[in-house]
Amino acid sequence: MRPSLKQIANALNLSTAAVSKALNDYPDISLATKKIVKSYVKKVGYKANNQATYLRTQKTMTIGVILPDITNHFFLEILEGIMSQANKNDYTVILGHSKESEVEEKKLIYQFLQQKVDGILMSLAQDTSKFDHLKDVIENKTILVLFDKLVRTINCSKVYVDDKKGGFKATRHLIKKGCTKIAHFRGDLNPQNSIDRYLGYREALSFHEIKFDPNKVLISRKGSIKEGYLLAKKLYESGIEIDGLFCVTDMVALGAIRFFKERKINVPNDICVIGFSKTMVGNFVNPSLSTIDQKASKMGKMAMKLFLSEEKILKTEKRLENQSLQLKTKLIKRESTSKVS
Amino acid sequence: MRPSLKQIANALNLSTAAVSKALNDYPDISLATKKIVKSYVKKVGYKANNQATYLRTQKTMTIGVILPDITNHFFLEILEGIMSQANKNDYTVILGHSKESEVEEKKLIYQFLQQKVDGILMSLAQDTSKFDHLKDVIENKTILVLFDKLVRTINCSKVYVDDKKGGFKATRHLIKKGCTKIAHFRGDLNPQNSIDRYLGYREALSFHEIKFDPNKVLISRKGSIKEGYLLAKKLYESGIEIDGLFCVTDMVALGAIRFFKERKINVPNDICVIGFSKTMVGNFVNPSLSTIDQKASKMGKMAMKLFLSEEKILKTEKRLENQSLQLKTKLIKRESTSKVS
DNA sequence: ATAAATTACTAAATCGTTTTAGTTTATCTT
DNA sequence: AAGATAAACTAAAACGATTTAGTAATTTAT
Repeated sequence: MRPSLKQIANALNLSTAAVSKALNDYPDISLATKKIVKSYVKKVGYKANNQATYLRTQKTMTIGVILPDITNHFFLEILEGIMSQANKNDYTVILGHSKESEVEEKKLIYQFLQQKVDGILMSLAQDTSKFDHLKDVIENKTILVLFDKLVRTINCSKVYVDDKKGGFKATRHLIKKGCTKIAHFRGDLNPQNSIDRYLGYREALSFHEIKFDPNKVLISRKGSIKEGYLLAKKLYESGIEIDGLFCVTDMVALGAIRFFKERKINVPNDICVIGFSKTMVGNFVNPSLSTIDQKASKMGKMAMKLFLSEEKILKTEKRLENQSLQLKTKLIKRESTSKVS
Repeated sequence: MRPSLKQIANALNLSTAAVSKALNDYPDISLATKKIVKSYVKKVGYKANNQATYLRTQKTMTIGVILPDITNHFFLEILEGIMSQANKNDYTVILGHSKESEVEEKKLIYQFLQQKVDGILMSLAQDTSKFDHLKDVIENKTILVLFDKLVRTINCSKVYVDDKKGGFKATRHLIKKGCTKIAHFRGDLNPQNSIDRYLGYREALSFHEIKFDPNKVLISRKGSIKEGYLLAKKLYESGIEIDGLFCVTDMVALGAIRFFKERKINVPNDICVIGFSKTMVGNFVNPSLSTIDQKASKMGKMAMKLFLSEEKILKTEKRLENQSLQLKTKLIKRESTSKVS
């Protein structure tokens, strides 16, 4: 069992106060004593008890991270980015999985607040349409950082990708490959991301003077493989002709490709397909999937950095001051759009 | 800000002791008072402060989970299994990522012990060869549950897959498909799992009276796609003829298949390939990858259940009593072995 | 009717730290 | 040499709960 402060103090014939101050480099402890305390502490492997420390300092050195989909490689890369930064700064990461459900998301937030995390870093669930739980985080003087799926109206730090530009890039890439009849499987109406990707799609069309056809735009709610398959089927059976398809996520694109394969429609020669997010799978399928890289790991890193800088301000000035950060996307060209135009 | 016990007590004209006892259903508080306290507490949304509670009870209702590879879907399914069970039982999950490194693993363990987690659920890093940090966990009276990659010699709860039987099943499947010259890309010598898969491979061979050829066995240290590719190349260039390949992981199998594709060697017609672990990617590649399902989600669930039962014993009898659990594997037949024999 | 037992509480200690407000001793002024 | 100042501590309160031991008030037993 690790010793307590009191035991250290007794062993060194000092008060607990002196030991505590020595360890925290208070100026009213002599250098000599500090040295004695620190070396002894090192020898016996003493570490302050976090829970006890919290009681006075109100700091747990813990952050909560909520991911909407733990099976999605994109979020894991973000998590990896967060965790490496967190560890570097001695923060512990508590993980929550909302499973794209607003109810779960709420539960997790209140659990985290009860755990007294110093901050919550999260991406919203597909579901989430009310934001009172987010406001509660801020009211609790807990730092909130939203990444990827977020709402603009909440007053907190945010990291996100330039989805509009990403959508633009994806669509422009298809156009450059010679596609003129380009469909778009967009996401649900709620998270801003899919709206922006859609807007990018429209902007690219109009920029290249291709007429927008609302019949070529279908909505995917879950962003799943199955939905991609079904939407492709629906589009195909409606008789609308296309030669290019931009999907709101890689998963939707994979589902669509699966359907095209079944119908012996060749990708990319008959239809070019591009996804969004650079999930791992996209690199292994046949044909490999072109996509828009969102720089997941960097996003995680940045989210943690925003937290740290907000934390610093909170400590010195006792107020929350947030910041927003937009990251650039990158086009990843692969086989699914490798048609020679 | 959430109220404290004291504030509740003042508001109700009771002592903090009475309120605390009422909430924890002590018998020496009248039913009437309990009702008053509980309904009031519900109304104002009071929740006991975890950190403060810990100080007396020594329980944080928190577990630490260490994964060796967060980008590996297999571990995430395990994590998902752990987390759903954890949430059901009001435990919070702290996540650590050892990145297959013994040094990181150690750091995380001591960080978790300092955080006073009630238990640590982990899978060992590829690297790990000394186990003093595991012993320290137990000496700290913290529950330890190992899953998947583990050491038998440590006295703690364990959940693992019957790797030997799994290796046997995989190899037998190849044999049934008509393969007679079966190679095996085995894992490193350290974690027991890869040894057992290898033993299963040998047992299947001898069971079907196929002579074992040590030249057909190559070692993969990292279990990565790249290594799979390189080992396939090495084997191919050494001129050894094979018609079946059993790989220690799906990733290694994918790498091998990539190489075979490059050389226009048809999978499964020229060579049948089977992996191990049922990673997500395996279902999307072309050809889709046959594999051995390790029931990751169940493994996670069981790990958490072992923790909970050990926790119960610890609470009542003040001692650690561990248990081991072996899960069965399942053969997943897909295209990479779909040769008609 | 009195002592014993039971009921339903409260006071205060405690967990392991941090921090405020002293306190002692030595040093510096004048 | 007396008072002021500075250095280097200590005592004790505090954080927010739980729990042990104790105490009124009421009920039961004799």
